[in-house]
Amino acid sequence: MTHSDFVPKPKKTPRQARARATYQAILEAAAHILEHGGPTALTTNLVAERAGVSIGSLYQYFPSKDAIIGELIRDLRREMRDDILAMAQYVDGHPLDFAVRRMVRAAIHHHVHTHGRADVLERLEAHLPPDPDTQEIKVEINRTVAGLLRKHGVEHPELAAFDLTNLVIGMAHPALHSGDTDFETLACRIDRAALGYLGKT
Amino acid sequence: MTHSDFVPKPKKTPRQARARATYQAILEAAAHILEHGGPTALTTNLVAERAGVSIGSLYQYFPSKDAIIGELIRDLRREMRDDILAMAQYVDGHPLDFAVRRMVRAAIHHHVHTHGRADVLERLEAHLPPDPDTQEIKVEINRTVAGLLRKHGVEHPELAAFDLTNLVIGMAHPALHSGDTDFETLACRIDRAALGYLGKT
DNA sequence: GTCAAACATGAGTAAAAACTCACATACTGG
DNA sequence: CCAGTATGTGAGTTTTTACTCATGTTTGAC
Repeated sequence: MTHSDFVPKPKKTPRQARARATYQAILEAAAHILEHGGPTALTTNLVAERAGVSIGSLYQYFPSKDAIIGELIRDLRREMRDDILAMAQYVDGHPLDFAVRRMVRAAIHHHVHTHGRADVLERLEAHLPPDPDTQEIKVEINRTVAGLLRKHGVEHPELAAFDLTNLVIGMAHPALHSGDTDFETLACRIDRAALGYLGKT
Repeated sequence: MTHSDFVPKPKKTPRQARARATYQAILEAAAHILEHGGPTALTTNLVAERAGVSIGSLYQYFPSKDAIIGELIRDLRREMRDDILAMAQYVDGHPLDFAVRRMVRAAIHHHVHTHGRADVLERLEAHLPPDPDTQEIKVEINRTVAGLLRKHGVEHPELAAFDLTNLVIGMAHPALHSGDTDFETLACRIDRAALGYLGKT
């Protein structure tokens, strides 16, 4: 706790196949613990145990606990960015309302697919020093959505992309967390809000 | 570790004026630390120090750290409920779009007023065992909003109240957190989404 | 004034968890 | 096969922090 919280937390990279397996096992164990036990259950000793590696190995690749969390967040964001980029290409050329509906469903699917890992990680991210990589990915996502909106003549596309992203996440997360499993009905409700925001009844 | 985790965490009540001051000082110190240093900075020793009381006094009124957090959450929710109830009475008789606009502005005002204390506490609440009192307050809030919506012929008023609450919070929190200070413009953006959700262009 | 109950104190305890390090084992190029 | 490097180990150290308790002080009823 002396200094050097300049960047969130980078790491040391594995070179051999065995090491990559160790590295991956640690990340998977951490994700599993986060999903099931929550953030307080995430201790380095537990992660190492569940990953089937020694605590020493863990610290060979991750200089701190936060480094593990940081990497999980980066992974998640990358996944999200790829999904959104793919969907944006897919809906290219279609009308705006179709595009919005597709994007809403993609967001819901993404959340379901990650089992609410997104939820916990986003919460943790807020209490961590900002990470340039993650920030960059967020900007990419915003650029993609904004570009899509601009093509349809939406005003202030960056702001709209920001708002819409929060709108979708803000509505989807609590609903899914509260046990809602009727994804299509939920999607339709979010559609109405999103299209209303865009002035496209 | 012998404390009862039956209920989240109740407490022991002060009787004399001096004790009430101590009690309040502890809560205020905790809120201040949460706002500025985040959840990891919230340690019982620090809270006691900042409150100007001994650590022993702290544990006289709060059997655990979570008890302090729990009380802060209850306070916040009560405040929120009172604001919403008052606003619901105020907009009674007015058209739906007027009511929605008023409620949106009240929510933004509430968030600004609490300096984002709401943000942090809501995150912490998710990692805490559910508290009956807090739950009851949430139900009251939902009932109030749902009642308002029902008067205007909105279908599935409870669900709509749930969705709208999340929509407003989901859009307002990130925007305010990102430094947005143009409250009226933000409110208008949220209005569009909320009214779109309700089908009231 | 007196006395019991309420209130306050803070050094000290114990447990949990992050992180280190000296040494062992596995791989890889030559 | 061999040297050198990458990787793996886990008992042990250190730090942090929630929480206790023996003791002292204030308050209020009578």
